[in-house]
Amino acid sequence: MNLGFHKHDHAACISEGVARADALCVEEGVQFTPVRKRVLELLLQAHRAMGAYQILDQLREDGFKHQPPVAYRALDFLVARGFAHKIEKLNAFIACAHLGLHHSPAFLICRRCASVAETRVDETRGLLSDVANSAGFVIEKAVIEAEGICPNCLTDQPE
Amino acid sequence: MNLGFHKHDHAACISEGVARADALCVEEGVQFTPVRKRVLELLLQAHRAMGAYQILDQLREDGFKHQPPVAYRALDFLVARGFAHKIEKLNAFIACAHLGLHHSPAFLICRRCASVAETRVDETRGLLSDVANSAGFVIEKAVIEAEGICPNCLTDQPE
DNA sequence: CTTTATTTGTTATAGAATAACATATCAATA
DNA sequence: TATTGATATGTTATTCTATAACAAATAAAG
Repeated sequence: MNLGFHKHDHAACISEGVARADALCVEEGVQFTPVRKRVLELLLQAHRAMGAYQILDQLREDGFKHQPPVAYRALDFLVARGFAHKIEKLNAFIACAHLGLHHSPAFLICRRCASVAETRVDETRGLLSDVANSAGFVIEKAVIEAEGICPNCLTDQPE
Repeated sequence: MNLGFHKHDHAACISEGVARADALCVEEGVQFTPVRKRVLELLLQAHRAMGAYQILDQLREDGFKHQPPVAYRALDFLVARGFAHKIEKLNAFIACAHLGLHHSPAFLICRRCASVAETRVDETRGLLSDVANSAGFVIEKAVIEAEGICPNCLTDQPE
């Protein structure tokens, strides 16, 4: 599975992501407004987790309004529709790598270069579900975030 | 597995927890100072996740100093030794339910009553590891937090 | 003892997120 | 096309979470 650590056509992955989100918004009859679109672009471009205030800084440079709620509202919108995810461990946000697919995401966070890879973990979630089921707990959403060292940082240099 | 949702001898689980932590500190030659012990007691008593500032309020009532670093230092100490865990999703802390055992914790968080159950998830972590391994990513620590409805809230009342 | 390491006290600040309410824009339909 | 209800934006202020930095006190080791 390509987890995003390797080279790829990044310009394409930005435009494709925006196009997919656009189509999904039309389908669902919700507004993909300029600020929402721009925030998704920023996240796709960065290809790593960004804090809300980093995003805010970029919005300012782009001439958007830049009070905190501007960023948080756009992010809430993107997260609610699965276009972006929040990385709880980092208090940061990242564009969804499987845009349009219903999935349960898990993340691999490199503590050296701060890159974040998204993978699907239905199996993992299933096992956790087994534990929960036997206790009578109903899981609605799972946060799965692993920290460590990505392959690039592992080979690039010793720690 | 008892996940802590059911009735139990809570007074005993507090004193046992403190006693175990105490013994471990002696073993490791670190100081289990009054404020550290008190914070662990508070967490064991609460039996749910507490924010640093909630803890701070309690410390104030107990006559401890109550600037933020007081709570954060105690919490850092407890977390570093595995006596407590941070719940990233809640920005809150909880006493370890398996004190003294090296383990990879996972949490079941009830969004209705805010109770948090801790379980071990070596298997789950193993599966995530498989995905990571095939990508060449080395996992050092995993955050696994499931949100949903606990058995008590499920039976007590409809939503 | 006395030196070194660890812990605590304190002030100030940084970083993350939301409440609340006014204004504007969109979308359906009378 | 007016009207109205819903959705989105603008703005101020505030709350919650967390840490930097440095001084003072206490404990542990030689």
